[in-house]
Amino acid sequence: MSDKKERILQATEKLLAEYGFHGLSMQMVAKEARVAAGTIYRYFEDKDDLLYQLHDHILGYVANKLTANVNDEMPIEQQFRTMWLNIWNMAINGDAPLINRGQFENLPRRNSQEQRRLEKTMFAKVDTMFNQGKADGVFKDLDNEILSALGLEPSACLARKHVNGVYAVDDEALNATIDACWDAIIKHK
Amino acid sequence: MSDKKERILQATEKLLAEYGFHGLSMQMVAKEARVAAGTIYRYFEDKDDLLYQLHDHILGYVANKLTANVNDEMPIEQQFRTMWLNIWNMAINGDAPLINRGQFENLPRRNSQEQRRLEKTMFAKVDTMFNQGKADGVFKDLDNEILSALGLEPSACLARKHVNGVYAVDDEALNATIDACWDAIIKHK
Amino acid sequence: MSDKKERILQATEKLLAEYGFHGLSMQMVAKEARVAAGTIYRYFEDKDDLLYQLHDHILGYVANKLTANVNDEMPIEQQFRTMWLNIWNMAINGDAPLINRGQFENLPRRNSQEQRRLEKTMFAKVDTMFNQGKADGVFKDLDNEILSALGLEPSACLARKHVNGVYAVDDEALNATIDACWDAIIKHK
Amino acid sequence: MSDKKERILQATEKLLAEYGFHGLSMQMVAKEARVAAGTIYRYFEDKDDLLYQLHDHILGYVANKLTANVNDEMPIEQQFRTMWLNIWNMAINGDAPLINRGQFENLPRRNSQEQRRLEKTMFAKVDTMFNQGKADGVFKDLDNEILSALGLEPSACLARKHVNGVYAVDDEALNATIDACWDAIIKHK
DNA sequence: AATGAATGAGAATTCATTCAT
DNA sequence: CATGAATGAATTCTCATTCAT
Repeated sequence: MSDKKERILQATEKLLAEYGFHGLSMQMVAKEARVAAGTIYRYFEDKDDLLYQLHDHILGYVANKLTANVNDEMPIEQQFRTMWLNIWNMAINGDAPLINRGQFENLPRRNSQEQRRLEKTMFAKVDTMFNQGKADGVFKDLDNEILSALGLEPSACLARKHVNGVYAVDDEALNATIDACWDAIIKHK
Repeated sequence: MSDKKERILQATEKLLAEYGFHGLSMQMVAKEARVAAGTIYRYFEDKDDLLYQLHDHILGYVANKLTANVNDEMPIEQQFRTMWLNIWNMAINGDAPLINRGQFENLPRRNSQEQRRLEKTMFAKVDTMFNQGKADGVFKDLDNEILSALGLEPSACLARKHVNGVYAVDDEALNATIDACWDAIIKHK
Repeated sequence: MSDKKERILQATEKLLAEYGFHGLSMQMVAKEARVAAGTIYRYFEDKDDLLYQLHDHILGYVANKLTANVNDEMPIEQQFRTMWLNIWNMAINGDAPLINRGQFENLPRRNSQEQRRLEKTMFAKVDTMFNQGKADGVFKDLDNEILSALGLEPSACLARKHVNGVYAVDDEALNATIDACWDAIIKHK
Repeated sequence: MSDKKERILQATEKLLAEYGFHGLSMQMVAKEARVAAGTIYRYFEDKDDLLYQLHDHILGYVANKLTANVNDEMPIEQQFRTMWLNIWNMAINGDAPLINRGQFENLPRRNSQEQRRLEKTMFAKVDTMFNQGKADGVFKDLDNEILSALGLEPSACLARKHVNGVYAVDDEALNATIDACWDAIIKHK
């Protein structure tokens, strides 16, 4: 991807995370990316297109990070814990600053093929894991959307609170929390 | 509260839910609330103040709804299920449309006393429930913030998916999901 | 019509006549009309609408001037000469500066009812005159559009040259020219 | 003239005729002429210069067409009718599309020598014809500018209406119109 | 000579806020 | 108190022009 296009996307993400939508002007993006205002329009139709493409860009990044170091040879629980921590670490490190802020969901979306493809990619391994867990009789017989809300969502939610300074989580609590998420999705006789 | 002020707040909430921040102009709020543009400024300092006050207004509403039909005489599990369903129903009914959209968290906040007070009120009964559950040895020994992320957050998360049409939840699955949340927060010997 | 709207239309006409389309910015119109830029948009949808409305406005003015002091009781030749001179004087006096410049025809048009109505009004008396002249056996048996091109168009054409300083016409030549236009449209045995 | 320069001029004329001044950007000219944007600036100072040169270019073309098949050996009336039809045909055929649209007169002009020379050339034969007609006692004793407005202008005016679809002229009417123009400029006993 | 990416000044338009009525 | 016309700064986007390759 062109150096300038990449810089523009990164500048946009940074400004959005820092100032929110209200504070996002094309002039500021241009300044932050060290390009002229008009240059943005060589790479993006208009402001909406910039935000659409940013959405896809972040989604791709997250899809990649989420399933890092996960493969379906690993025991299910290890797969689960790895993903849980991948989400946590991504949020804590500020890798994808928009995710923390809950502003990512508010990016305007289009139903582009690219996005569909990325979303499929993103959840492929997650789906595989949940399906495998259910086949093994370890997980509750619930749809993957629900298992995801029970098991992984709290990671993002808690990381958000942690990063925002609302509430600090220490390592011991973190492990206990992962265990609790595991409790939520597994069958208890 | 003055009739006009109330109308302005409701108009703002409706427009925000429908069109998002991008489409919220003071002129539109005035029109929707059937007042003159200048009138808004008799009740609100400026646009930011309107959004701050809307935040507090919604928070108060939600705090109220969340703990409806809950009292600490009830068995813990019943308290928990009631709150869980209060959240779910509020979201499903579109009572507080901003909550569904995840736009509530993006309202600008100030650290007003009013807000702190409301937040305390909001979580007082929730805190009481969690504390009681821990004292009884039923709940895991985790901070209330974590218990909340494990037990109640999935309700809001799932309701969001449901309302957005991403994923439909039937009654049976709903009950199983509440059970799973309960599994997340209770001790398993 | 609102004082401000009238001022905006006049400012637009003046600037167009003076600087052409190239030099017509909304800021300049606002300045010339002594209103704020935003005020223009209370009276006109956008720039195109301003030009559309200007077209109608001028057309109404011209329709009125063209047939001033003409009624169908007058001898045909007097009606014709009056109209011819109405065109000439309007152009010479700079009453409708856009007409001189040939820029009027280049105003963007819409097919509004108002415009159709005005155009009908404009040519009603002209049509009546030509029809009467043909009925009397004085005029050639040609369509009114052609009679207009032969008899009245040269007035506008010459006035344009006169005003632009390309060529000066004195009173004697003027009368001879009207006679020549008359020659163009009447039958010669 | 360089192939590229010619292509640029033609592209400009086409785009002007099709979209008007509003839609004429250097990028579009470049694209239409199949050259790079920067290349235009090797042949033309700037956008104004491009339009100046286009004016001269068209004027030269028109000057040439106007007096095609005309020489001062021919009878006056035949010279006149030939020129009249040259104008008519040029307009009808869309040879010089800007002329029809009345946009030609709105091209920015400079008082260049080249232009003066071309205008002289253009009217040399016309002047000769009018002078000869007056010397023969056939034409009215009016300045050539006036004779031109009376005799030739209606050709352009009518062709414009014809091309714009406002009014259709058939062959019979066309001949009658030329006769009427002749009536306008000749002496009647 | 030719290219076309990059520039940045300038244009149209919006909208929070004010203030005379 | 309430109004809503008016304001003008700020925003998005365009496009003539330049210049490194």
